[in-house]
Amino acid sequence: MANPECRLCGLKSPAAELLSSSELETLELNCAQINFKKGDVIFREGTLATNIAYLKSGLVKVHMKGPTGDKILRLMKAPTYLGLPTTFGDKVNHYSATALIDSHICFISLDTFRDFIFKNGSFAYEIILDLCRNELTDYQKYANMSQKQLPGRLAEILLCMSHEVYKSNRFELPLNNNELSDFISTSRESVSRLLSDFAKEGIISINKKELTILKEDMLEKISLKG
DNA sequence: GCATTAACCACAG
DNA sequence: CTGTGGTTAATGC
Repeated sequence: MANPECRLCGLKSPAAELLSSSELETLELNCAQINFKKGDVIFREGTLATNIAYLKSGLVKVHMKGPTGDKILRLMKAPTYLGLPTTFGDKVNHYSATALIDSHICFISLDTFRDFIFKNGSFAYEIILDLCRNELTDYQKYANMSQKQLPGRLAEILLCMSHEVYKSNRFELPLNNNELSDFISTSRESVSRLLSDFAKEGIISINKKELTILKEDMLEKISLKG
């Protein structure tokens, strides 16, 4: 929408920080910033992967269809690239990205992005670094999630949101019960019961969507023991 | 057997 | 969309 000013952008990715000023001019000519509202789909599984999506501000869920329902793979908080693997790895998106809050996305032409990788080694290295770190944390998460029981899984993502996303013990839950269940592979009923159990035990408190972690040590314990 | 865990269904607010 | 109760199946003492 708006004409992006990549050169002046204060929210450049670590990789984009390493672009020369002429490369930034090229970027500016080949990208567009689009603003998404809560709930808007940024790109959809099964559709053509046409552009690189850079999440400049906001929060996004990355999710894909499973045999029985939707599965949330991870949350992505700004600033970060969204879906590099699905954009480079295939012509068709293997998963979807949906805004959880109002978000600003810069879509970058695939050719331009590819050109930067070919010609600017530092840029390419930053991208690889990002991909590698993501793979490490994802593998860690899969190992944890597949072996913990329900309370452990819920405790883990609550702690994750608190530590990694909001950096606070009190935050607005970005997901409803159904989405939480998509995230930790359970039913919405179990999420509902478990949250009220946690609240009953004084581990958390919930006001509408605002969640406060009261006993972080307890939550850690539950998360660890699974 | 008996307890625990968690899914599925139905229904209410 | 959320919370709850009943039921059922699987798993583990």
